Amino acid sequence: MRQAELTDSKPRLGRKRDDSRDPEILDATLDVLAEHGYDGMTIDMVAARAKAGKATLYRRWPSKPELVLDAVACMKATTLDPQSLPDTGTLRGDLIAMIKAPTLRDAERKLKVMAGIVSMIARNPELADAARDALVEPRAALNRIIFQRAVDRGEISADVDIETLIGIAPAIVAYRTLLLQKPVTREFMISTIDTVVLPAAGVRPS
Amino acid sequence: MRQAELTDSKPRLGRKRDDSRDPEILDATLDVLAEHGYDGMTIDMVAARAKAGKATLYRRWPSKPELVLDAVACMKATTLDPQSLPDTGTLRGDLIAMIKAPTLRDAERKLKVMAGIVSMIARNPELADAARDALVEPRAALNRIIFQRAVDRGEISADVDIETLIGIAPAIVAYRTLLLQKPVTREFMISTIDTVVLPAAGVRPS
DNA sequence: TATATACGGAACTCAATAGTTCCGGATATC
DNA sequence: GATATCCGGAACTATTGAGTTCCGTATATA
Repeated sequence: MRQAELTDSKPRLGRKRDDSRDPEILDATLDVLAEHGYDGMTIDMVAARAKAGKATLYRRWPSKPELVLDAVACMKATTLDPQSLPDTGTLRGDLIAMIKAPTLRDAERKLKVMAGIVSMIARNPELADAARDALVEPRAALNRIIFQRAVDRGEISADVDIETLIGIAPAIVAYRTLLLQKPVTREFMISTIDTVVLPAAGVRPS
Repeated sequence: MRQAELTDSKPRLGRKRDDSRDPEILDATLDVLAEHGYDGMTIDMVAARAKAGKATLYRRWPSKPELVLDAVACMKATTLDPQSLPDTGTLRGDLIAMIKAPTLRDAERKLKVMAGIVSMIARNPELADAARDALVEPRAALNRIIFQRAVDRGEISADVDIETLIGIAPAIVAYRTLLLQKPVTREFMISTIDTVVLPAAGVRPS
């Protein structure tokens, strides 16, 4: 991804590259990407927002597509640990505990980035993979744990297809945000969990 | 939308505009849009595919955004009549009867067009409205009828939120196609209906 | 201190494309 | 038949933006 130093081992001459600028530039890239989309984003915008020179960007990434690819891939790191997962003892409790204000904001930004690159995804397999790994999979992994716990404690049947279940809420949220352009509130999420996710999981409404 | 004749009433001089080219050009626009996305689409591509001159396009639409807007809006007309809706007597039967090969192909093209314009949707309210009216609403209208019938015949409770139900399948299909890049087969649709939509509607698995 | 590279910033090159204009030919009104 | 507008097609203009180069300055090695 990143432009490699020509020879990694040799102690090169001259001023060293300031690696702390990397995340700042990538973050600026995501901001511009979310606001303007892939084609609306220009390298000058990114440089300006990161208060960096264009030359600095091109010293680190060889092209716009690779910069974007790296920026998207690096969102993967921003994901919450499975450590911090709630464990309330019920599936509904766990699902609702996952709806936090910062989570919603984080998801909103990710969806805006997603919106900015969907049209490229169909034509750029590398970007498609990066987007899946950074935006879809981390959330799926958390949901997988929560549903598996529910199966283990016998709350839901072992026959249900967990892979189907973990995709329901993300699909509904993405559809609502990207296509319907409606806000995703905490109330909407709870309603979705109660009227769609839990019925699909075979949980009786209490 | 369309470039209006300067004065509609006066019988203008000269050769008349061949209105039969309009739908051909709009269809070419949708093809290119589906294949390359909004920014990847060039007017030359559209003209070439429609076997028309660029001047012909600009005589009819003032700009690229307006051409795209019109092309998207005109997909609305391609929708099936509510007349041709199946009426099998059960909700599950109706839902499954709606899955036809031509329907799936039609939906696939619409989703590719959607993918091509999502990034614009967030920044162009007119386009957002056109996309909703042409791509989301027609399908929602058909589903609304089917679910309302199920309520009327007492198959599902009158308490369920029909607006939520009609959005489930479209959301899952869009998510799978646009973000996961996985194919939507007839089997997948049936599975989705049985494991997500019908449970959310409160229909007991038979 | 000399050399090499990084930095932010500005100036530059070059390719692509939206939009315009003109062509030769077809088709309409007067 | 004269005039006006259409057609497809090609040539043209103007702008935008990716990528490069150079500047003066800062910071590293030798």
